[in-house]
Amino acid sequence: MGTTKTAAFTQADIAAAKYAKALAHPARIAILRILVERRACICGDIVEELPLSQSTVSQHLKELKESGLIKGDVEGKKVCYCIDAQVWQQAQQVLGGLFAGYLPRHTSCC
Amino acid sequence: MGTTKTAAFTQADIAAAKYAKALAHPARIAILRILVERRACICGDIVEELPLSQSTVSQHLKELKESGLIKGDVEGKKVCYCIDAQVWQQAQQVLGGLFAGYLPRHTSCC
DNA sequence: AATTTTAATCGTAATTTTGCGATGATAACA
DNA sequence: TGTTATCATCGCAAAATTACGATTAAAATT
Repeated sequence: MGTTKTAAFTQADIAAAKYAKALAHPARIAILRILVERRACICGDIVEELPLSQSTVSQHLKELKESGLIKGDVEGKKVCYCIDAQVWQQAQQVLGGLFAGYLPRHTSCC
Repeated sequence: MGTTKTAAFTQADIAAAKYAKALAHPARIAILRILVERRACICGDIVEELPLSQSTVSQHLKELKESGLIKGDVEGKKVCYCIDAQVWQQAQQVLGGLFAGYLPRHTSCC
């Protein structure tokens, strides 16, 4: 059906999946790396660094904005994007917590 | 076009996106949580815990297996799934590294 | 040997994602 | 005011994702 049965899962799982989905494309990872490194960045500069058209980059930025991970600030003609520290930390905890939950041992079934 | 321009990005970004994509659905998060908690689990038990059909769960398991995060061990009639410790740690580092790269400060553009 | 159990795969349908060019909207500039 | 620059949105096409029932394959049971 293509419709994800989101409602049937826990809030924690839905949140984790939401953040993971925002990261689930190399272009969006690349954008986030730029913002992490530069602290903030004009939209146009991001477009120049990526091998994608302006409209496609704009779409990826929109998805990242909708996940909450980044914010966009209109500065006259340009738009400055940056990481939302609060949401970033939240995503880090949600996903980090999942990974941290697994403690490797020598006894394993497979 | 629907085709992701994967080839145009760095290996690190592709790897990060690949692991994130594996986590990008509540059902797969739920499966991983079960495996983290139980250390290993029979396929049938996972199907029972999720609000999805057997074939759908099987598909999610396949995706997780293709990402490398889990392994499946055939045990007679049943199949035992568990986390692949090596790949798990790799994903933890790749995604954790991205998050750790951002150090929040008071000076922010937006 | 026939049946049952377990899980993968196939076929199908609806939806979402990815990507781009074209078009719009808004602000800055001449 | 007309033009240019910057970025979002629209419309479209191709492909991928999500979901399920039905079928298949293989092992275990009877």
